[in-house]
Amino acid sequence: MRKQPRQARSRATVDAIVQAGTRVLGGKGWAGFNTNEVAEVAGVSIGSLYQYFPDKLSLVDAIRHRHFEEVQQVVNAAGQRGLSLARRLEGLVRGMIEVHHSNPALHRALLDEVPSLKGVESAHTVFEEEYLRGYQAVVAAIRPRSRRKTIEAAAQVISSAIEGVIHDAARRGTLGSTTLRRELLDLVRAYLEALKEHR
Amino acid sequence: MRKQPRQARSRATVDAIVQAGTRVLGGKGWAGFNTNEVAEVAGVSIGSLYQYFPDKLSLVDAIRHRHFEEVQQVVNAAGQRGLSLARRLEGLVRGMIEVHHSNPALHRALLDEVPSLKGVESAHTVFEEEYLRGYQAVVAAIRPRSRRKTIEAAAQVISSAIEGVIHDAARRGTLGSTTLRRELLDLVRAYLEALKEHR
Amino acid sequence: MRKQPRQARSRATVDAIVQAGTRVLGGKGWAGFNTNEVAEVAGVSIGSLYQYFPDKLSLVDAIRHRHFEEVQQVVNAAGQRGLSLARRLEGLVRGMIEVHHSNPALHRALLDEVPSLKGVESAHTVFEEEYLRGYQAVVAAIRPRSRRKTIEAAAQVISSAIEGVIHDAARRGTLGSTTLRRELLDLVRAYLEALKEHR
Amino acid sequence: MRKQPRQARSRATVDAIVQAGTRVLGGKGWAGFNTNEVAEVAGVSIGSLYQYFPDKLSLVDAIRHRHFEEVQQVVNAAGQRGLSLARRLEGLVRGMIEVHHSNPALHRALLDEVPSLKGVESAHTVFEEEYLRGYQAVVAAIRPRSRRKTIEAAAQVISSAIEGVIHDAARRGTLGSTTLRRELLDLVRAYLEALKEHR
DNA sequence: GATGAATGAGTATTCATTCAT
DNA sequence: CATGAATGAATACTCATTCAT
Repeated sequence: MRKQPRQARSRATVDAIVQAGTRVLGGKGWAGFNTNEVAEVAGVSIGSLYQYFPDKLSLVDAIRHRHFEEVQQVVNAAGQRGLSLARRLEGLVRGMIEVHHSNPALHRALLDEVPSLKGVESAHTVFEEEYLRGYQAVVAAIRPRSRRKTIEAAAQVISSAIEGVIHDAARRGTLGSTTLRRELLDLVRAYLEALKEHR
Repeated sequence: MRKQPRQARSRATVDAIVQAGTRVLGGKGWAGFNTNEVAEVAGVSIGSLYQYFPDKLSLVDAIRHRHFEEVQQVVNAAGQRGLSLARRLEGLVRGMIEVHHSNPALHRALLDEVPSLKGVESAHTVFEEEYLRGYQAVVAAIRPRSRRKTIEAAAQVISSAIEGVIHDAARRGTLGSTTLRRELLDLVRAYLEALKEHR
Repeated sequence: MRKQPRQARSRATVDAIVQAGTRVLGGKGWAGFNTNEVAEVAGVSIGSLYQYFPDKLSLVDAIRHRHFEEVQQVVNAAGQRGLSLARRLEGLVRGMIEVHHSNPALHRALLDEVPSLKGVESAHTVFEEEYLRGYQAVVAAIRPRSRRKTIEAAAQVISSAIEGVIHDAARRGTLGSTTLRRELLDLVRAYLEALKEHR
Repeated sequence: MRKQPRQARSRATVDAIVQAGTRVLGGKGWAGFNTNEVAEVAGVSIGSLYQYFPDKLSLVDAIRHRHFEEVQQVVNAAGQRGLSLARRLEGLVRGMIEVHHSNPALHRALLDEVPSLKGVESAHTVFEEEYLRGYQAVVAAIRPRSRRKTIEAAAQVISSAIEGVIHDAARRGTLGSTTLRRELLDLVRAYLEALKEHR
């Protein structure tokens, strides 16, 4: 960010911009993401947008930051001890579905379409790693005896399968269906249970 | 398409354009897809491009057509009778991985980024349905007694999970790894086997 | 100026702004001269800047005022009686070099790049005339019998030649060299001595 | 340049753009140089301008190229053997005046205002060196026994003094006056004659 | 048919200036 | 008075599309 907002007024402006940006990015994708429209949707002048974000990319970076934090919370919650394994998995699936419900295309746009900021290890990568660690915790809780390699691979597969299913459901508008949730849960559970059998 | 190419030369031109477009779309995504560059990569003048494709969208539509045909073949092959179930699943997973190997970002770009042509029932949808029918055939072969609804839901989940895993692997460059293929196979197999138990 | 600063604090503010403006104008030229940056460099809010200067032009006008006064002093000193002719010339050359040393691009920027304030007879012109009178005094001291026209023309030539040489030296970073000073002195001296021969 | 114009039509376009750019740059300086206006003055769309020049700087670079070539020809002509020394000097002064007559502010704008293209040794520097070699040839012709250092310094002084005088005259609109030409000639001649006396 | 020059609406970004706090 | 948030006209540059040759 170019400038730290000091007064309450400006914090509200920054907020409005990031929210509007989130909506536009989710709605039209990266190719249709246009700073002038974001400003308009935010009810703010284009100048104000650039007062706080030096360029387009830094704005999507802020959006990414905010979105990934939400996702992370869901994943972390599922890794927490003190819940039965079944509950953890259910929480994970339910949480991921919820996170994508309000703006389903956003996640994919952030992950796949938006070019990452100059520094390779930017927010993007940092988040992905933390994110995977969350999944690994879930797997490890269920298959505590597995080797690290196995856990990592499984976390990868589960996370990407979940995202694939949710993303696809979102595209066809069935994200809210109970069937979807149950099947997704079955998919993950079946895979994790199968894990023990041969390793 | 604006014009049907009749002579061999024209067909070659159209071919070059579609191939170049495929490369550019996979390489830079929809936001970076630009007709002038496609023409240049194809070694053809921009005028020629517009001779055969009335606009940008009709060009990506042709690209989509070609790509989805390839994918469809893989799915159909897996649905064919005469192979053991294990072989079918394996063929499906291996085939999908292969299809994405040469140009991993293309599939997602076509599916998620490119706005679909005006008519809702466009090629896009048509293909998706055929595509799902292929998956349903695979599921039905393995769980012949299941109800239609169950089969449909399972096909949906499997196809989107496979795509999610492959897409993610492509992003991190592990698409060629054997581990990935085995895990993906395990995921699908475990899910399908679990199916029988409660329905 | 919009307001006369009355209290000491205000005078300090105005001072800081003019100094910052001088630095920025010299450093980046008129095209890179930007009121927000000037305020920042001055350690003052943009609002304060506009408290004292109604617009950008009035600010550069103040800068010009200050700079030309310095230059004028050098020229006047060289016109003063009581010194040998050789000393006067030397003082003139040395003084002009010194004036440009701290901020070499400033003079040209003020003279050539900055558009002059609306009124044609603006500060700009007023200063230039006084400035030339100074040079004329120097010439007249050396060639007291020459006609007014001749003196005016000679003053013009000398002043602009000196500026040209100094400006060029500044551009190539040789403004401090003794050779430069000697050659410049030779140029002026030779020209003034040649004056007597044919008029 | 981004593209080599192949057809006659496009060569005319490029020409119109460079000419318009020259006019605008001379007329409004670098701060007022604006590609949209240049295109308009050239009677060409903004798109055409960017078809041939990848950015603003490359356009001024082309302008610089063209202008400096003209200047160089004048200087070279003055260095040519076969003319009396008096004629050479006269040709030099007259030529430089002529070159600046049509667009007096251009030279200064190119030299002082326009930031040079990325490569330090760009056209800018290359030209300046060739330019100085021309002046050195003139000095050497008149003072053939002088040492190289002396010749170089003298060339520097003369070139910058001439530019200073001409630039100043242009600013006050006296560039056409005979007096100016005579005085400028006297300045140069006096300096060069004085050279022999002490070195 | 093929070419590539030309067009201009669209988009990112800057900066002089105003005004509520 | 001082602050700095907000404004929006202006400006560099892109790219889908047309059309004369």
